[in-house]
Amino acid sequence: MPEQDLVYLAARMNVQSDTPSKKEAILKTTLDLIKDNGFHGTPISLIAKKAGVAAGTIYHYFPNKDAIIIELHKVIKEQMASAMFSEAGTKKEYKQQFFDGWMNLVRYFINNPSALIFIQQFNSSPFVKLASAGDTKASVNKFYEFFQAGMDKGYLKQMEYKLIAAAVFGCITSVANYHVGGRYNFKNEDLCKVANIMWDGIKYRSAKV
Amino acid sequence: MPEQDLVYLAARMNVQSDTPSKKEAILKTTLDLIKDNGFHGTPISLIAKKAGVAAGTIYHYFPNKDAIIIELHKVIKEQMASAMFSEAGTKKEYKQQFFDGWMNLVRYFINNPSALIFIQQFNSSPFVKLASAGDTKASVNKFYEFFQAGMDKGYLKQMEYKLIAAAVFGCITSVANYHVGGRYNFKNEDLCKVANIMWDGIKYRSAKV
Amino acid sequence: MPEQDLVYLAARMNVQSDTPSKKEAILKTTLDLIKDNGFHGTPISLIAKKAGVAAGTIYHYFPNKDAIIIELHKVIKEQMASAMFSEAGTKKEYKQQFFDGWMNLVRYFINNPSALIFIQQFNSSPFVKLASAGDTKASVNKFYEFFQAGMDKGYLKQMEYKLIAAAVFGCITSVANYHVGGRYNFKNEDLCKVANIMWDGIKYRSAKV
Amino acid sequence: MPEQDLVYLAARMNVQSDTPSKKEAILKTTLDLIKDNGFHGTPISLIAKKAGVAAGTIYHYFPNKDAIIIELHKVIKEQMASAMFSEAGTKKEYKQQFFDGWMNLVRYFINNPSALIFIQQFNSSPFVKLASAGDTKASVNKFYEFFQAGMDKGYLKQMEYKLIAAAVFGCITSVANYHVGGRYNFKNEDLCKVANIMWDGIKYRSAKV
DNA sequence: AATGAATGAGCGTTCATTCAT
DNA sequence: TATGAATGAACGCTCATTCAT
Repeated sequence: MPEQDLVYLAARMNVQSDTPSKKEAILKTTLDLIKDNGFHGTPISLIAKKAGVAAGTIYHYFPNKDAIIIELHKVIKEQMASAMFSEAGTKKEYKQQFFDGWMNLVRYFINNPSALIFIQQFNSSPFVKLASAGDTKASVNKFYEFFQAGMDKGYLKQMEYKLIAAAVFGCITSVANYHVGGRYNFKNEDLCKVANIMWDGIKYRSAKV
Repeated sequence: MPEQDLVYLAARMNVQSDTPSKKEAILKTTLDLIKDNGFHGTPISLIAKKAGVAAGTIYHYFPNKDAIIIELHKVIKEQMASAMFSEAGTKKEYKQQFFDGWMNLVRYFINNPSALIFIQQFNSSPFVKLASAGDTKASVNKFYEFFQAGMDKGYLKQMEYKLIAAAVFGCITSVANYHVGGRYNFKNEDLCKVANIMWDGIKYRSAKV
Repeated sequence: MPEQDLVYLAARMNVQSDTPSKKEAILKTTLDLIKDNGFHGTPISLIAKKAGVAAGTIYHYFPNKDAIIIELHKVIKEQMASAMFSEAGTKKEYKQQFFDGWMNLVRYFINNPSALIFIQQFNSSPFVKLASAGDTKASVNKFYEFFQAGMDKGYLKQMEYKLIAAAVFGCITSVANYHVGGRYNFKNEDLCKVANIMWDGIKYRSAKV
Repeated sequence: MPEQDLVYLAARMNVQSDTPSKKEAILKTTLDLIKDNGFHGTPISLIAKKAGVAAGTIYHYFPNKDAIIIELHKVIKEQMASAMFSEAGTKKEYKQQFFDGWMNLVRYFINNPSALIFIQQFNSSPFVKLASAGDTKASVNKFYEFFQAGMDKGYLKQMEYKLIAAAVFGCITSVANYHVGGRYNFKNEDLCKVANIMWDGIKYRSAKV
């Protein structure tokens, strides 16, 4: 079910209509094109053509090309948080929460390769500076809070939570990237193994739990 | 000594002269500019100006702009391998080799932020397709061989070596990126902690070694 | 009372309503915007926004953008004639009529800088060709008749009346422009001095009245 | 001999070559096109075509379109000063200097209608603000000095010299404009008559010389 | 080998105008 | 009447690449 989440989410952005709005079409098209061609290989004229709108129309919904990127970033970040913590409400063991979150996020990336590639391009482009200051603190915090809570409750090794976050997040995207890029076709149990690696690495005492 | 390695390596590429050749100047300049402006924010004219050559001259050394990127990628990949396994000749314990390699690579990235940013941009750009086929098998293999050997000798958990490679490499770049991007200023002991996480995660039995 | 005249005149264009009609609002807004931004710095979308109407509405009142310009030109030309000869009915000496007309027109421009700037832009733009043929003969004639009458009655030097008209009109706009453009802040007596220059220049015999 | 002066002047800008340089061709072409189409009716693409260069080439000589306008303005201002005071070195009576300067400038405009139209468009466009601060003080001063000197020596009526300057300059351009615009075909003696008007207007005592 | 003027396709963006509502 | 979303031609400008010198 590739890219399902994105379509679903996008559809919810416009409550009144069943047909996807122009704005959604533009966002979705841009994301797809970026996957294949990169930011700069994706001219407005191409977005317009593939989205079935006139080039000028894009400028009714976005002040400029960068704004499309920024908005895409925001949407995807929210989807990532949404995917990771989808069952967070249920009272599960911490370890289970970690495994579920891990697998959810990897699966999100594998099902939405455009999102993975976008996020990685974004994070290694001059855009990061524009966006990091801004809008997605909420979703980022959720991520950090989870690890902080794990340390506070004694499940995880004590350390700066950013260290764990960097390690875990880098690991997830890297694995997903191997898969998406076709370098290796990870099966579900493979993904579990990597989750195990990370859990064994970060849990409080190597011998227990 | 930031960016030292690159200069050094570059210098060795041209055996005959003590002064850096034009080709080296072009490569070095391009790398620096990409750090600040990204691939597409780095026009040939700017490279020419900063490198002190005419735009046309660049086309004596490279058939087109993409070729500069491809070559830079090759050079940096070699440097990374070189950095990781610099003391590999000495007979050390496997665990020590892992820690040394880990720290060496992180330090390489922290000392050569341009290289880190370049590699990440490269890996999330349409260029990957052009390059992965080609030239860097040797250095990549070294990386893989190390993990395969670890599994064969019983130091590491048994699994597809690409899984470990993806996890470890993704983790390293992510941590280095946090540091380089200024999101967190990791001290040496912080980096050790992350190495520990990974080692605890991948070693054969959590309780031993 | 800057720009008062225009509002007043505009209001009279629509006899039925006390509130300014949409057409008037469009004309007035366009004139104001042109003062600050020039013809081509004044897009229809901006006129619409500032005039409080939809862009499409403008096309109910004018066939295209040029037509707004043409109509503005006509309105302002009429205002200029109106301003110059406002007290013409009273029987005054010819010299006094000249001075009054002169001062009236300069004051009109100083009180309606938008009109001055518009007229000058118009006269030095490709629009002149479109307009001169057309609609404003009446007001132009009044201007010419005044000078012709002055020559016929022996008050002015004999010459092609267009020469005098060009000289006097060019002089007035130039002086008003210095003032409006902020290059010099002319007092009332200054303006009188320039009127005197022109009168001394054009009167029949230098020694007499 | 239309536009002769401009060609001549332009040729002198590039001392080494007999053939007009690209830069000169761009300037000259732009001036011609502006006469017929106005600033905004003169796209870069048209300038390029008529000047026989590629559009991109224009950007080797000027940073942007505005810069062409600014430079044209500077060149024309210098030509105007040059035209007016061409025989200023010879010791002539003040009145004669005035007449000569007057006639020279009118003739310059009549022979270079593009320059006249350009100057008028420029002076009634948002460009004025950019340029008035800047570069042409020298030529402007010459103009003012001449009138100031006339007052100091008792040849002219005492008043703020800007008043006289505004009156005289406005008069000249207006007259030339009538001629160039085809509204009236002034003969040489006509132009003399207007010069006489201005002289009679500004000279110290109406009865004397 | 080295230059840098010249090219022109292609970019992001604007805006006068249309038309379904 | 009035709207404003939609259009798409046209704009100013960039930049990888070429080539005469």
